[in-house]
Amino acid sequence: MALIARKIKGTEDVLPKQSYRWQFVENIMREESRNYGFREIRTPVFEHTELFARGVGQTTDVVQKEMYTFDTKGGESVTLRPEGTAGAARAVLEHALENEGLPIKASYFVSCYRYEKPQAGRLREFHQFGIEEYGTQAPAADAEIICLAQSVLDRLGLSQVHLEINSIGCPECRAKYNEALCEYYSQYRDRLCPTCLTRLEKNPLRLLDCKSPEDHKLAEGAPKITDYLCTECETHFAEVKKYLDAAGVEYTVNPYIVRGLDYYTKTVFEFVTDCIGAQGTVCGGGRYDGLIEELGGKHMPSLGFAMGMERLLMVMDAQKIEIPDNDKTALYIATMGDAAKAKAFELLRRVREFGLIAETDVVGRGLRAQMKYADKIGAKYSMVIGDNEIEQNTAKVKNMDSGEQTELALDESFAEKFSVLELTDNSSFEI
RNA sequence: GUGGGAUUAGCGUAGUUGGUUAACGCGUCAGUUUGUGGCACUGAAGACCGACGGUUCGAAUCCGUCAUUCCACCCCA
Repeated sequence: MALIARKIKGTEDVLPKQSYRWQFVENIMREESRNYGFREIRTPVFEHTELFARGVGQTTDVVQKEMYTFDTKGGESVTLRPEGTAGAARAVLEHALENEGLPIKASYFVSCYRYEKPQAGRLREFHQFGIEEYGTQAPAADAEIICLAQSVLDRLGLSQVHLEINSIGCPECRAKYNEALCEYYSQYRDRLCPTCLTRLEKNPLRLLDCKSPEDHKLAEGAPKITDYLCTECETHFAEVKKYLDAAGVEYTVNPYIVRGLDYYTKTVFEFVTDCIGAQGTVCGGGRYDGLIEELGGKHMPSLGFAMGMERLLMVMDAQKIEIPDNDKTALYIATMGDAAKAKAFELLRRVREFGLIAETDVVGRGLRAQMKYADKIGAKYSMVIGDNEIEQNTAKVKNMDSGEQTELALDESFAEKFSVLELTDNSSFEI
């Protein structure tokens, strides 16, 4: 295939036949976040490189090796967003949204870019739905966003997705914990796998979720973060769990969850499934109390989560969850002759004013071929108009499932009468 | 970035000791005597066999490199 007819590695097209699936999921997210009082924020796809370096963290893989960074003609370094949180935080700061009252509750849909090796559930361009809540340190906020995530997943009809939560503490308790962890693992230095040896130096927390069986055993005996939390972090975590219990949200505490972005503090959580392969985290989030300060603002404890659109769609696919396709044509008008075609245009406009999908031939096919087409696109009704119909000013509307025909006058009342017919037939199906 | 599998028309496949015009199903388009779809029938379009190089008289079939994709690691949504 010629280069220009090939998409870039790690990108996906959403074709017209598939887009209703995305819209279904997006609509649920929009509705549900609205119900929780969140409003949408839209930020640019690219930002100053420095924003991500500071916000996401210099030491993270995302910043060190996965960003799409380039210089503009003006000589400044910009980066395609690798995630949605930093940009939203920047906008909140820049527009001083705290003056509108706290907390600030925002939701977003973004495309993100990471230069990684693609595999199932991991693309170079991917899409996220996310929630951010700024200016609250109360555990109720943690519980609120987790509940929201759960509500969205429930409404999508997903099963076998479970919530795991943990607290990684504030910078103070985490420092103490890191020390304890290093001490513990140093005894077993000779038994660790090579990658874990480097983790011991660079990011001890990551030692905990190593998949090699040997190291996994070691992790079981390792000190747990939950034993090192300071009083404040501990009570915070307890309160979060209390609210989740009250809301009936099920979870397991997993002391081994660690998130790879530097900005996280205290509560972290993931919704995980094993039905789409290795990339099973469908939603991830937590608190980032230090982020706004890191970006030059004042102390503003905040939190949020992001869901991976592609992964969610994969789960729905794997679980064979039916997504209603509401984009089926209600009325297809087949025409014979110029006068009929003109009449069709007149009628179609009116029918569409009733919010119904209505089409006619725009290819120039014969009658039989027009009918075949109407059948192929799954039109609910068809109607043929030619000279006879125009002369008598009536035509037969045909139900494509039953073959039943109903005569309707082709005057001003047509659209309304058709919409009533369509409506009553549809509701009788549901009974 | 590391390791392993795959790659034949839009989709799913056949082609397995290298040998004339690469086959089939679905789909697409057009017809089946001219005013009606789903079935059936007829016909057509559509593939330089992922790309490039090599071995050979001759390669979709053998070898190499690259690309894409999938799986795992890594990382994360």
